[in-house]
Amino acid sequence: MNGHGEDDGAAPRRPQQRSQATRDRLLGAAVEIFAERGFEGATTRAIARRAGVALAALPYHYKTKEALWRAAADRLFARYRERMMRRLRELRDEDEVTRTRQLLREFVLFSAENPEVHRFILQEGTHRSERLAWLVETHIRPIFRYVTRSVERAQHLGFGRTGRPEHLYYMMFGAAATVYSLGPEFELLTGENATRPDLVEAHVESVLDVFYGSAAPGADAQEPGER
Amino acid sequence: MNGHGEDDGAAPRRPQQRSQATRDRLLGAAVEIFAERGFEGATTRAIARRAGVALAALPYHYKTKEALWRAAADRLFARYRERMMRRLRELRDEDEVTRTRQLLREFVLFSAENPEVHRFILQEGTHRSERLAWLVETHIRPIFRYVTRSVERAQHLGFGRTGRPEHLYYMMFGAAATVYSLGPEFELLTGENATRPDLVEAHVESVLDVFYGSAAPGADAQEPGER
DNA sequence: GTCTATATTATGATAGAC
DNA sequence: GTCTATCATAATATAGAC
Repeated sequence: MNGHGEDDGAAPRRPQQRSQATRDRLLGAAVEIFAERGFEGATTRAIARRAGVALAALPYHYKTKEALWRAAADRLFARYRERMMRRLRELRDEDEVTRTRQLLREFVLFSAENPEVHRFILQEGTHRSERLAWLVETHIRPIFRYVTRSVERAQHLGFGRTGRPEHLYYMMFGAAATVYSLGPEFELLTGENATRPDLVEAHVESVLDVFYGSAAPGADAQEPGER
Repeated sequence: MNGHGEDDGAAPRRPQQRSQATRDRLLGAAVEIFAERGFEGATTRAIARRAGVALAALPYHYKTKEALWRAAADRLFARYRERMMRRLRELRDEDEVTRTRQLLREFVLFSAENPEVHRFILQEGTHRSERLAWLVETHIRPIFRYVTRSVERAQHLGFGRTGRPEHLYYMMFGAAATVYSLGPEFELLTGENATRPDLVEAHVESVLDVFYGSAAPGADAQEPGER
């Protein structure tokens, strides 16, 4: 992994590997706690505690709280890109309607499995800050551009709802992800976990119905609830 | 206002009135800052500063930070209830379809004018806490119950999209409010203020189109984007 | 009722032993 | 690299003058 090609079977791990493991645990804890509490609400103590490492490990590996926050953002959005790019490659031979529907489906599944992404954005997007500007230019704008262009193509080709692409972007993200961002609230309200597989599947269907009509692509079925 | 019936024209304000004004300013500042930063991220100093009062005025009027948070929640949801109840009374003679559409429209307008409500919910709903439990039982559940029943009626009457009512609840809130919760992000992405009147009107139309079809009730127009 | 001053605890970051 | 101990600052809350 580090280019030395050495075997590390039962031998004690070398320092670099211990270090990497600690960094990973810190980053995982940081992602969760920044997403739940926001930058100011998150404390370095809480992050170190959830990671199971000493407080001093944090400034050693990431220098400052802000550097850790950026590393957490990078990890979250890398996960998002990787997932959506992979699905896009799988769909390269499908027609535009199928591809668009399946990408929205994948986004719902991803949001159910990774509620931290939407939470992380919600924490920073509510007020102006240097951090928000960095987040928008570094990670959000490429997604925004891709999605709004995809919406424009869908409208041009005659499927998808009417409206400004930038509004449909926020509507799709909000409709797809809010139930998972607010998972604890959903559980208090309904007694169910929103990520239960059959509920996720039902949510996917509902989101697809709302934004593209429930009919499978190519099948000219009536939309059941429409008059 | 306090039952004494005294005139307070040009005379210096009596203590109760000064007190009330200070409480109001504190509460207004608390609503904004709790919504932006969450409970832990908000500091009593920031609230006192934005309200323009001394730090000590806060524990004097609200005893603890938590008491102030609850008072802020009460004010926010009272504003919501008042607005929606008023609209509901205005719509009492309309048919169910019109009433449902107009209520969703009113909710979008309210969310544009009061982004703090959705932000406040988003801050607490991402992790379990005593505060979340209180918020759900005190303020959110009545709204959830009303909206999900309204969705069920709409489905029964044959308008509105398919899907579980609890999912459609989150989809409607997310689709209607996220663009305003993330107003600062929207502005960085588009250069426009999401609350500009013509943009709000466009968003209303788009939300109505997505959840109920864009046709006005009674007019059997085609949905433009559907095949 | 509102202020300044302050007690007490919690936070981000550092020092130095191992 | 990781830990315990600690510093300097900022937090919530209180005391007491006016």
